[in-house]
Amino acid sequence: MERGGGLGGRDHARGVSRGCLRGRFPIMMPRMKTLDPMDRKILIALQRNADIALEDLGAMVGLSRNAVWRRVKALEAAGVIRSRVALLDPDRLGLGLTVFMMIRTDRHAPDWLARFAEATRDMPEILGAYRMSGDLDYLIRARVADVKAYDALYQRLVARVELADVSASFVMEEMKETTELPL
Amino acid sequence: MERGGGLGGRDHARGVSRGCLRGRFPIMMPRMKTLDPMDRKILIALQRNADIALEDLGAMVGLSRNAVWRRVKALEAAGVIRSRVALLDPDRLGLGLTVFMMIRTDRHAPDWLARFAEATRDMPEILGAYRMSGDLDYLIRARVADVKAYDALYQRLVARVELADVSASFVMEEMKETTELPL
DNA sequence: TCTGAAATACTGTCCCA
DNA sequence: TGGGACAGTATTTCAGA
Repeated sequence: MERGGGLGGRDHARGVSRGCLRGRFPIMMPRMKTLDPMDRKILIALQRNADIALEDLGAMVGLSRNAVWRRVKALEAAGVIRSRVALLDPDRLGLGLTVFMMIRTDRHAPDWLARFAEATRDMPEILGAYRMSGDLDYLIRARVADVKAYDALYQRLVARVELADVSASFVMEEMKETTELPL
Repeated sequence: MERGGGLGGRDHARGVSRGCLRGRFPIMMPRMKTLDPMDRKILIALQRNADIALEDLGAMVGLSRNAVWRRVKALEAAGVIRSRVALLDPDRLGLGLTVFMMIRTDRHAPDWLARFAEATRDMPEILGAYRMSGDLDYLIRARVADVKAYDALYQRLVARVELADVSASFVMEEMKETTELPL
């Protein structure tokens, strides 16, 4: 009689009561039908504001609260909806400076790359780290308080992994910054 | 010019207006006391997972459900918590390619900049647009399906605003990508 | 299969000590 | 601040197209 009730934690065993297990798919990944227009609308709404009530979301896309709920759960299970997070205001938290670090290197040994990847993962100021095509090898996107804080970040990074050519570009004006994917 | 940022939270605006959510003027709403360790813990938890129940969040930071609720509301009112959103998986949505566009220009007239800003805001593939310091003038971060889709994006952009020198760098490997600010 | 409506359990919100 | 009462919401169950 216990009720789980956790969000996103428990999966509801399906098909056990009926006894008809198709067993076609590995349990891991519930198949995702191609996104129909309804799913698209739901995703568009949720990636703009995940606080919305199912009732309102349903009204928005023209579905009952219940149908929407089932679709959302399916999208979560399929991994399309990865998480729900709170977006904070960097300026109000004293993180007024966005900096991009353009990195060129001749070190291409797997060991070097592993250390670099680990270092960027460990440093919370680094929001994004990318291996690039073209003449630029790596690009880092970071948030810090000011130029001084950037220098500290830079020092910590080069202390962990050898970087030959690093050039920093500071963001003067953030004209756009969103997590909303084009759907 | 009084746009009280913040997230609505309670009232669900009927017509979803496409307004700009970003007022970065120091219009402090209810005065925010300096973040005490409790607030920090709450923010850290919420920017990692906003799905958590107040009960559990309280247990996590060592406060009652109620006290946590009050703090969260205060942080929202102060604009520290800007919104809650769903994070989607780009790959599962057919957006497998991240591209950075490095832009240099000699056009520095306010009119040009206004058109550029408007164009980037209108194009949903563009996730970030930044005016930079240094020899690089502007940087754009975008998500598209593939190189062909990038070219379409590029064509649409240059059709709207004159761009002399644009060089694209494609992301081969996304080593890190997070919305969690360092707290 | 899919849907919507009602019933239930839980969680956010408010009031009071 | 914490405890409890209330209201609103998510989740389950059930019946129907």
